[in-house]
Amino acid sequence: MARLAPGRGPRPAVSCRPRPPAPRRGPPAAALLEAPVSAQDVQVDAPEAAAPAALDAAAQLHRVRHSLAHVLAQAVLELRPGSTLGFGPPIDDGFYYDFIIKGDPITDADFPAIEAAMKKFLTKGTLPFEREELAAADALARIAGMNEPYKAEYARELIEKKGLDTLTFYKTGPFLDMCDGPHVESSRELRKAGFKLKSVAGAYWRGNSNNAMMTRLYAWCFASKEELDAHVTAWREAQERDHKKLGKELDIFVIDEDIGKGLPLWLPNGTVLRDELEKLAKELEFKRGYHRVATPHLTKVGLYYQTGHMPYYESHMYPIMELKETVEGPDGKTQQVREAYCLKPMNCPHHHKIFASRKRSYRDLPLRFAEYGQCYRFEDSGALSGLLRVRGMCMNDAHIYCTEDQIHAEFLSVMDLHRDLYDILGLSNYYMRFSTWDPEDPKGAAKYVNDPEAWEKSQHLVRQAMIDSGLPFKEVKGEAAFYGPKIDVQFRTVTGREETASTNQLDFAVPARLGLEYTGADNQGHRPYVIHRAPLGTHERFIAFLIEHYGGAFPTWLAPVQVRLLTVSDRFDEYAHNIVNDLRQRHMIRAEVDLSSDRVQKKIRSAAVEKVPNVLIIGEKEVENGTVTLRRYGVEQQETLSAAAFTDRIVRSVQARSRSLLD
RNA sequence: GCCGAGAUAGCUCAGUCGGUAGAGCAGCUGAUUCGUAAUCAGCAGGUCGUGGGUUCAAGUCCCAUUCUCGGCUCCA
Repeated sequence: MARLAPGRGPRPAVSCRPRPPAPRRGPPAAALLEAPVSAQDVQVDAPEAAAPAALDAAAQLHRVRHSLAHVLAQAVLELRPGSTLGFGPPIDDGFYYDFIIKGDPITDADFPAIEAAMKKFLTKGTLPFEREELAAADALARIAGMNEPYKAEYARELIEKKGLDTLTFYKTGPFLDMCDGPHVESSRELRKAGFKLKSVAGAYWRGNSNNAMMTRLYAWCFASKEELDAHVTAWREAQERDHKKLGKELDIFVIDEDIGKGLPLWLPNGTVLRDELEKLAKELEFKRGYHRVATPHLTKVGLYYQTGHMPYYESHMYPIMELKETVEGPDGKTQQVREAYCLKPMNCPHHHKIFASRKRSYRDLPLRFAEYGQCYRFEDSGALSGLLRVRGMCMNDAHIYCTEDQIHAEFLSVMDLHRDLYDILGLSNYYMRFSTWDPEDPKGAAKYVNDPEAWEKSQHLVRQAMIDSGLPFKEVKGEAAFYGPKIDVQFRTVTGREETASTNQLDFAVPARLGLEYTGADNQGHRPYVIHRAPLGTHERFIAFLIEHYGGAFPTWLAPVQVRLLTVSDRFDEYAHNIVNDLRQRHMIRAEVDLSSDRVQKKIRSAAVEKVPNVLIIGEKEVENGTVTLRRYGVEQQETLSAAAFTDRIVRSVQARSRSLLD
């Protein structure tokens, strides 16, 4: 279903010749978006055959986390008597527990007291975690006596809807919890674990906003104190890469409340990033036979009723604007005419209209329209976050109109385009998610176009293309767009959140709703398929990923300032200016001279703080010999070379979009 | 949207029990012309997010509001 995913469909390349592996420049792309702590990449393929010992350790850690969640619950109940429990599972880097807190809300000021209570429990003796299995009726009776309404609700569901005939309980000292386990045998096993409360947050019971709001306490937890410390340290370091922090420090964007939430202003440095990415994508698309188009930000809403988007999308759109106009009718009487407009939340219907703007032949297909389309979506205010979730966004959008026979090649070409882009950018910490429809989904017709045969066919086509592309992917039922299956590219942010960066969909439904057709060789009208694709997703989100990926230290081709020249004394400024003029005027290199009266040390520091990739030091020696002394960001070794040689190197590096300066 | 936390100079922050606002960096001015991550001095800069309220007195307390941040099924 149409969610807030960034882009719609991209289109395939004209010819999908195998692309040569992009030259590997520089180190092998350190994972861009390293997950902060437990960088557990999503397992796409079969989990590598882990040694039994490792599996045991993982299972034990799982039990330890789960058991400490009970200890946490116990501590909270001690501090806030009368509170009730929700779920308290182990998670990637620890565990959490949900509560309805009775009394004062829990804040992080309460953490020390909670941790102290947990530790007291762990040190005061050895208590077993006793498992007890009760038959359904007994279990329900027990739950009823526990004053745990949420546990009771879940117990009823397990028994009545899922047909379980027994439920299990775990008892630790006075604490009794309905829980599936498994748990440790005794609290002794928890003593050497390292844990630490991480945060407190609101969470709806069962994630549904119609349900009660609970208080969720998150904790980190690892097998040992050392592992915990290492994890927390890594997490803190990851926070330094946060795009919101770097975006401010490096003058990339600002969000000003007078402009509006979720509506970022792009500063000059950030605009360079956008421009360079656009240039890159335009080149790659051009080579694959895309045609560029442009469409307005505003549109009449009627279009969205025709496409069928309205029921799925209206809650994510800015309110509709009504224009009222008094016009004179043919009979001389005046009448009120109303036109309803909206800010477009997507580009697809507009591209479809371009397709429909003239009669199309099968000879025209595949036809690929691309645009950097500005769109507006009304995201929940609480969901907004830096550049990752915004209300105004620019999509690297394209739509490919093709026949059924062409889908395979076009989809492969789209995947090939992704591979190119990610290779150039050095992105590797992602996985592809193939989202299909779920015929059993209770929302059924409200969520998906009702055409089982088309679903089966289109899913088969996409799956086959993915397999042939050789890109690993994970299949997820029930996440498809309302009009067809999709392939999303999932990244993990520095804060550990998984987000969709790119999205590609096969659409078998909307073309019919807009009556799109082409004339076949048989002189009959035929319905095209549409592939929506957006390899770069939106500028906003993608640049947020890139900032975190590179930690703000962009490769030269992408860097807002590519070269900065520092003179040892202003006697050498003219020499520096000449070099800058040459770089800028003849080679379009973003070069500048630091004209401050600071000493060289300070200028070097400033350039380093701003993460300028290439710094040239100019002093007497350089001026005499016609050379420059090059310091590259993060590289200890500096070198002196002729100004011409440097120019040649940087120009080649930029042209090749190398991840480092070519040697 | 909902739960919680937060908002003080351009940035990062301090500000006690309520007594009329501070630092560092950045900026500006001057001096310094200097070879590899911070030269020195001076100046300027804040309606303490906004609006109400309590008080002799509010950055500090109360209410409302705006915005930001974290979180909102990794299920017993």
